[in-house]
Amino acid sequence: MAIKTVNPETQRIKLERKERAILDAARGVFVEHGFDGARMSEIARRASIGEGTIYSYYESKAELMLAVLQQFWDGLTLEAEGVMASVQATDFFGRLRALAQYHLNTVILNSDFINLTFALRRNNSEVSVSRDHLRHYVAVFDRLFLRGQDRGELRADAILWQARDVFYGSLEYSARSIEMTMDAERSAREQGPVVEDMVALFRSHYGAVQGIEASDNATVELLSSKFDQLSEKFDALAKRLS
Amino acid sequence: MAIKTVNPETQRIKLERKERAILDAARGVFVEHGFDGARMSEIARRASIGEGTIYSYYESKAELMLAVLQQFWDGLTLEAEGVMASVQATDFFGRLRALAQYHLNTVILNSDFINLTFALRRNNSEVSVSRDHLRHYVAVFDRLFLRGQDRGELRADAILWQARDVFYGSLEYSARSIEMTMDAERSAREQGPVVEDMVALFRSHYGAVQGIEASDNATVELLSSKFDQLSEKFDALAKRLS
DNA sequence: AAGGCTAATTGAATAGCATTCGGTATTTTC
DNA sequence: GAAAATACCGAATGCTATTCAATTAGCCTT
Repeated sequence: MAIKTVNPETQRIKLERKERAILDAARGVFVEHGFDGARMSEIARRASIGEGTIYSYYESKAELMLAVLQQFWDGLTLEAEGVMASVQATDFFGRLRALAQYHLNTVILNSDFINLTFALRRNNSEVSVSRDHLRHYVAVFDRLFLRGQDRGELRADAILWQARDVFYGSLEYSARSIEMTMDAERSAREQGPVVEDMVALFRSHYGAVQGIEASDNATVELLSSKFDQLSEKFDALAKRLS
Repeated sequence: MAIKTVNPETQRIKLERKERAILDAARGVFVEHGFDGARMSEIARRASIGEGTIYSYYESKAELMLAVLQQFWDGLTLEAEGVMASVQATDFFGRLRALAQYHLNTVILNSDFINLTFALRRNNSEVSVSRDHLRHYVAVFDRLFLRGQDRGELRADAILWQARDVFYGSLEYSARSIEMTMDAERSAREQGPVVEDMVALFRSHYGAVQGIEASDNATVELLSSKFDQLSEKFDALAKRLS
């Protein structure tokens, strides 16, 4: 009969709603003003909450930032997985192109967050985006790469983590170059070449060698020795004829 | 006769010495505690100077940091140029290896400064390491690359800035991976493979195509079979003659 | 070499901000 | 329905970069 049991869900839901409100407010303020420029008071105001209350949800400004960043990276991971799930191409290089396109564009659009992710790592060595979040994100590439190797599209002796560093490192640096030297409009145009170069790079450096490599030195030497044999026979015959 | 002209050099030199003292103190404190962790008071103390005095040399903490960073990058540029001047190899890939080795090692050893360089860019958009300083540093690569193209070691249609992004981007990202996952000792060992992979990458993707690729499998096999046919005819002839 | 002018130096005072904390309101429990 | 527990508040705290009024040192003129 105790229907009056005050639903404990209610409270939990309310707390979760409030936590989300804080996170949303924080994201906005951090994006607008950067980490140092962000005022806890403004975050509190936007979340319609007292300043002190934030601290019962998050230990410190840095940890709040961390939560925002982790949410951000989780979102990216989901999106990247979505891209991989919906891309038409079935071959490695086609899929790589899609991933590169997505990543480059994302990095350019969210450079603030990307920078902050690695900027945080410095002071508060205690507080930094957990490796797992980043690992989880780059795992999208890892799966693609391993599948490429299984299908024989990539060299079997290519080292996954080196390729990964090349992929993400180059794209991130390109993003910095692009946004440093160009306006938004031109930047969109310049993304194409960068992506294509990356695909071509993987094709030529990590791609499984096509027939060509079979014709390596060994083959040529084989031919050469046949030449020599033939030549000897010829000499022998010539001598006999004379 | 006015020998008593008190040398005006004296004063200027004294000021410069003091400026250097501040810069040195600041570098030390920033390295030890990071930007936010650094106390202006400690910098002043280490430079044997009043707190207020710093501000007649540098507008703000951020600008002081900036000066430290610029000094740092200028040093790197000089060192990189030194490496290029003293390396034995004359071919592009040998010299690239030397540069990659130097850069990777440097980035790992000075990750604090590298991070801070790009971290500063965020808040104080007013205060960031001038593009010219970075440009000046990467120009070492640019010169090497252009020379490689002139000498015909690199594809003529390779795009300089894309190659540059790949080079510095990959190495920087690798450095992060290495120092994130490994202790100092193992990290030193892991640098070799990364450098070699980078050189190999440039060879296969940006390197000028060698003659070999003309001889694909089909051609070689065709030649080979013709040889065998000829050889059989020869044997037949020889048998008939005997 | 004395005095005056300018520039450099100082550290106590200011102001801005993250974080804390004592008290109040709200929810849960019995 | 009241006691206990939990969440909330915002004024007070503490820590810093930065400013500024006062002081000192350097330099020039006479």
